Amino acid sequence: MAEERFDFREAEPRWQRRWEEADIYRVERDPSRPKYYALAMFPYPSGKLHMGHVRNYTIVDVIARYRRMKGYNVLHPIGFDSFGMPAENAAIQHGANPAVWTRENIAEMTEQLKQLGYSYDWSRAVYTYREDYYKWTQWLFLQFYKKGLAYKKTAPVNWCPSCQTVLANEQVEGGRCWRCDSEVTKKDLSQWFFRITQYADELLDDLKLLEGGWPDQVRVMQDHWIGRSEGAKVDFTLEATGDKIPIFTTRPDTIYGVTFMVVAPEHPIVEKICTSGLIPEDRVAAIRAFQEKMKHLTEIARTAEDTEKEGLYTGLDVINPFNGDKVQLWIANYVLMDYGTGAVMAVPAHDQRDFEFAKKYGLPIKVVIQNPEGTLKAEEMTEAYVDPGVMVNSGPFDGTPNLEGIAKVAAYAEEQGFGEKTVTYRLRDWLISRQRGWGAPIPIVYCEKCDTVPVPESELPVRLPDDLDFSGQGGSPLARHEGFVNTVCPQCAGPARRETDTMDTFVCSSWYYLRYTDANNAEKAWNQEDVDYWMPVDQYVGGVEHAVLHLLYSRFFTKVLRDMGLVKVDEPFARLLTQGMVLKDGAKMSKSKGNTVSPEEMIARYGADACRLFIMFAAPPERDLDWSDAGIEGAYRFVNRFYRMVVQALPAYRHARSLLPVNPADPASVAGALSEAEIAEGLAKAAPSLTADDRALRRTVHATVKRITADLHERFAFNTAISGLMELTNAIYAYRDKQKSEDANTSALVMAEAVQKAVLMIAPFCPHLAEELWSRLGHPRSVHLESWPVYDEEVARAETVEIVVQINGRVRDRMEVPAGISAAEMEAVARASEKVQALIAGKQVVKVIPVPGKLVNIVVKG
RNA sequence: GCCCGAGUGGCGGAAUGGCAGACGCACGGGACUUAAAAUCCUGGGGCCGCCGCGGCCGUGCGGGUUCGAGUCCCGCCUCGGGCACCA
Repeated sequence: MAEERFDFREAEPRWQRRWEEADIYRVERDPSRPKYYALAMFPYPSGKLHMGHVRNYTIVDVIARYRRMKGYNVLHPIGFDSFGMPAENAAIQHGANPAVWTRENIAEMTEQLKQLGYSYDWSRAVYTYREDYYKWTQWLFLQFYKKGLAYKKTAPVNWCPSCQTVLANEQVEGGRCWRCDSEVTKKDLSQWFFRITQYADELLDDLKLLEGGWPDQVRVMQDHWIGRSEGAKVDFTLEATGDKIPIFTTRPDTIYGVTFMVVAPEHPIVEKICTSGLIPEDRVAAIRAFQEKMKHLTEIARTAEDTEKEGLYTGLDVINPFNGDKVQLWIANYVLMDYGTGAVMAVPAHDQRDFEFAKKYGLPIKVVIQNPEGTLKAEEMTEAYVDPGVMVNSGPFDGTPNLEGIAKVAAYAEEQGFGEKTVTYRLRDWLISRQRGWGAPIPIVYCEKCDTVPVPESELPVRLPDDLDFSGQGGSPLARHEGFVNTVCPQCAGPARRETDTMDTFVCSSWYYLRYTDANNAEKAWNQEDVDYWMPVDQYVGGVEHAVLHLLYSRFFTKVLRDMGLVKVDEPFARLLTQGMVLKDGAKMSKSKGNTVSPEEMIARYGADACRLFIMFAAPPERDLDWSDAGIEGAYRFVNRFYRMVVQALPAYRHARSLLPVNPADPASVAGALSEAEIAEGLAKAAPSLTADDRALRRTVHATVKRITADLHERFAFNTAISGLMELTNAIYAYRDKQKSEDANTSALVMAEAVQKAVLMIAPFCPHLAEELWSRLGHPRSVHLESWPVYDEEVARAETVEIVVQINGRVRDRMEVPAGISAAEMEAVARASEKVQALIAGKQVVKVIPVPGKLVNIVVKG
């Protein structure tokens, strides 16, 4: 037969062109219709698409196409996160111009995205490296600055020696750079920060709003990252000078057990002690040496679990305000300056770290929480006692259960004026400065007279020069560009210098989903009606690697912008799906392992539809997917099997058409196609003459519509939706093989209904195939503008069902019964079974459990 | 160490507490063909037996709840992920 296969090489590009010419995926705000915002995390244009991209974008495309057919006004945009290191590295290594490099990669990836048949509204594409985008990134920075949410401070910050730039805490993973895996060190620098900690509580509390919509895993990771910790701040006093040294503790109930105090080597009190003259020179020298050593250690070396605790006595003592105890003040590697107050009260009896430290340096141990057995003795302890108990050796608190003591001790400190209840967070302010040239310049000018001056909004954008020197030598390329650096002060018109750092690219990606709602606005970042109509994103899909990076930053941005009145939502992404990785042979694809699968090759060999189908079928979306060459072969075969099924049904379809009156008002009807309504009507009239086979196929068709609709609507069970389509296809083939010519009329109608609904349902997965077949059926309009098929509950219901008869939970017989049968009837039928009677003969029936439509379980004894 | 998630045929995977293994891949058999490919049909968890019938075992391991457990509960094992001196 001439039409054995779907000629994807010819058909896919043809339909892509037609869709583009007809602009069928363009959307506009339309308050009269329900909206649906489907979004994939936009790609970094690193060169070509990989299978992870294909999976990500296919998931979102299927969702978008399904919702569109369901009548939603669907926003499904795409763009490129196109500032960042890889472009700059290409410039450094190959002398490429990062703008040109980026543009070329974008062109290539755009081409590939189009080949895959995604239903993007390309008119809304955003490119973060373009002036018309980063102008608004800078504008947002200025809004943050005005509100005091962007500020500059000198602090010890994370430095990646390989990337030659600083990093935010979120971008350091286990002491290593998230991008290049180099060990990160600390450096004292003056840098710009976003005050994300001001939103710590709300970012934490609002995770509750995302329950059910976001994976637990991601919410838990953000919860831990924010790391809210309730406790007390207590002022200890440096005996020699009277200086207050505040400590933070979550265990105020153990405060009578303090036997020494430890501060971070960088703690300011250490500097004060060293220059006070209160301690001998040789001790000062030792402290200095210790500080130096700590400073040059990487985060990993200093904080790794197996790193031994190390410390040094300062030579001075502090006073515990609760009992006036005088204890030694130490510095140690295990106390971190950037958590709490950088100072810790050490209670070795009840804190494992303090315990180890005390043992190593021979410091005293004092039990203040007694275990329920009352057997705890300091000299016999081999580890800290951290379980609940009763407070002892604790002055007025003796006898108090320690869990109650926590609040009581804190309250007492507050009364006495040497402490208070407080909360600390693990979350740090977001360091956004980058010493890199391929990013959005921070719109700030430094004037000798006026100090730090924001660039006026009317002067935005602060343009990135196109002649930067990307030799990789001597710091930021912007700092070396005299023409960029030297400027005039916007306030006094005197000579001034520009800020030469650019913004973290995560700033660019923290608001792109807002820009999509009004992507071409030259006057504003976005128009209010548009953002209010489209936001929030109804379904966001991307990799879990952004659990506390992009996703936390974007939540923060949304809250800040809401407080500024620029958006109305509290959360940007109502639902989040974190898709699994695409593996090959059980391992992550990588060039070095040589196990990569190129989407290009796969599309060339099997077509976009087969690729899309396989990747959606092979595993549930949140699970890792092992790429299988045999698997895509199977998907390819199914595409052709489906194609043949419909093509071979065309004569039946035309016959069905000829049986029904043409509706002159409907161009599709005139053109030879049948509308869903026409088929339904025709079948309603033909109902009395339907054979059992006809009814059985109709039942399968309608049950499949029901099932696939459920799979796609909320569950995102794409793999089972596709298996439903396969089963339907198998059923249609089986039906066709059984047909005899005498029932041609009704059978043609049944067939027409079956294939038409099947084509509609495969449309989200295989848009080209569906479009080709839809037009072959005679429909003049795109299948992607059609409505999702409906099902008739009555038709979908089975006439008879097979039930199982169990005896003591074991299947003993099966029988065919009418579908609507009652529990009592089922029980009677089951008891009547010969097999059952034989098996229960002479035994006592204890209980019978009938489950309507499913089974009957007969419990017998003896 | 702590916190998540996952363990089901040869493989990917399916199963609101109710027939375990849907669907697909790979494999076997058949049809078509001079032949092959493609296609269509068909078989199949394991073990046992009086194999066109029937029995037993079976969802990582051990217990429990239930008429009934892949699914719920308790305790383990293995793998994957996250956090990790956070006071």
